[in-house]
Amino acid sequence: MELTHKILIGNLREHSRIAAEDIEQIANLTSVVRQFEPNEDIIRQGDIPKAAALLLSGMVGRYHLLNTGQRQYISFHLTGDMPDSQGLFLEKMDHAVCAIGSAVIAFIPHSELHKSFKLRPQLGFAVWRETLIDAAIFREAVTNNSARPPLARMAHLFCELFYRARASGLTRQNRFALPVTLVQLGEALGMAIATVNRTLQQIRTEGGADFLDGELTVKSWDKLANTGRFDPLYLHLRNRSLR
Amino acid sequence: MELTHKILIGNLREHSRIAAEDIEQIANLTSVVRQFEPNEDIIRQGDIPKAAALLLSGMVGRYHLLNTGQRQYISFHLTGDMPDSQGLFLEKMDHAVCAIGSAVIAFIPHSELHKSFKLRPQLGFAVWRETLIDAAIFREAVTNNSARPPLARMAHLFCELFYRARASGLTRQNRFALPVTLVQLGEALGMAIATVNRTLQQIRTEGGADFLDGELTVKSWDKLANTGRFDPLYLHLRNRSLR
DNA sequence: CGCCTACTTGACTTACTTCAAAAACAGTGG
DNA sequence: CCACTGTTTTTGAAGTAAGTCAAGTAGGCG
Repeated sequence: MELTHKILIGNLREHSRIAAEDIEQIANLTSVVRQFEPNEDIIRQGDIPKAAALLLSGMVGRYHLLNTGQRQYISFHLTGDMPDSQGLFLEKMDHAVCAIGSAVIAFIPHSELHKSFKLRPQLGFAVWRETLIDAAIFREAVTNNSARPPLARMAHLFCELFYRARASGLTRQNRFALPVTLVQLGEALGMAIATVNRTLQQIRTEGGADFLDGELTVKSWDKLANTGRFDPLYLHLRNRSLR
Repeated sequence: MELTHKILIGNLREHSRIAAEDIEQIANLTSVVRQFEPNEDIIRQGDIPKAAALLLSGMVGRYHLLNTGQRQYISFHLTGDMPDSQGLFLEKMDHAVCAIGSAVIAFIPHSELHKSFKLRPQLGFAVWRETLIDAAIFREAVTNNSARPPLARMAHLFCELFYRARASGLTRQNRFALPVTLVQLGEALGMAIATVNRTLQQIRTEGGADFLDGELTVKSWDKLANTGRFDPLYLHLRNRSLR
């Protein structure tokens, strides 16, 4: 089985039951793989994509570009995610997707996916479910950036990313690759870079985590989850425990 | 044709082509209608809904309840919207939905919808598309609440609501019903009530809109759209012009 | 009339932004 | 191997926008 298929199946299985027939259907999908450099755009605002991106490795971010020039990151995505799945049913991109660190992407033609969804509705439902979880993550981001003070806000983002990374088997011990810059962290959390830095130090000394050299190390999950007032319900994972 | 069916079809048609067979399928759906009082919860965080809500009239809001007790509104919904469509494929509600002003809701059993989607994949795709537009609205809310200063932030929300209301034929001239309180506005935009009030006055004097007695009047669309730096791309409406 | 909720206003405080500059680090080429 | 450039991170100081607090007004309803 090809890597693309394996990763897609693995990702769908985190939230859905996938039947043998669905797997067969997935195995028929073709894809084109391409590598992207850090900071390189994968899709831009206004584009009309004809293929869906599946992240095979690395990390990507979705962002809005404001007419003031400032950038707002909406979400970050890890191996297995389909960061532009909305393109399946919405013509024009209302946001952009770029590589954070270097990323490998498989592009699967929309036409093939549409056909598969018609043949195997359950497969469509599984992908639909993924897009709904994306939406849940956006909602949480609204709340996080609007209602939580800097320390809790940053801790919450770290919790989410660690949790998702762990669910996808991307953590080694209590750490995982998080190749974002402080500027990007600020653009995601809606805070100035100076605040990002100081908050990071606070998390280091009292928040239970350490962000260093593009790696996040969770020194105390309980402390971090508590600081970020993190409740993973919104991630809708089958296995919700973490320790 | 029943009101429920008519409203559902009308709403789906804003973004999708609906075939005669799809309409037949919709006409088979049963529903239970119920009225909700202002501020009454329709679904709560943690609930496991078995039917999807379709808003027949009035306005509802989705919100998160934080363990600090504070409330964060994520989005507002108008006639025709399905504010908990995520429940179709995600078991447990990660947020709540409540009536803003009084609202009439039709509940359509998930089982019937699932069956319809299997029989008519295109119908499923149309509803899927709606959930993707919801997601786009959430993304915009992230950006709005994180990256825009109070005046632009509030103007942007007003633009969005007016635009959506107009697309659904809910505006009379340049005004429409917006039965939110200042507190709720603050809980949506992530600002303190005092700021909400002062910003509201600023919008009145220089922003091109007037919010009074549960009604929003757009005195100058150009001014308002400019103040909110509003670009309706993310609403993915067929007809994008407004004047 | 009195109660409750929603809105308004003013004064004070502070947490965060902005600005500025330095230190650390990575990559490049001599 | 070491200067040179550019980027990222760090730190400090100053300014301010928005939050908090508190009190008062207005409107709706029993």
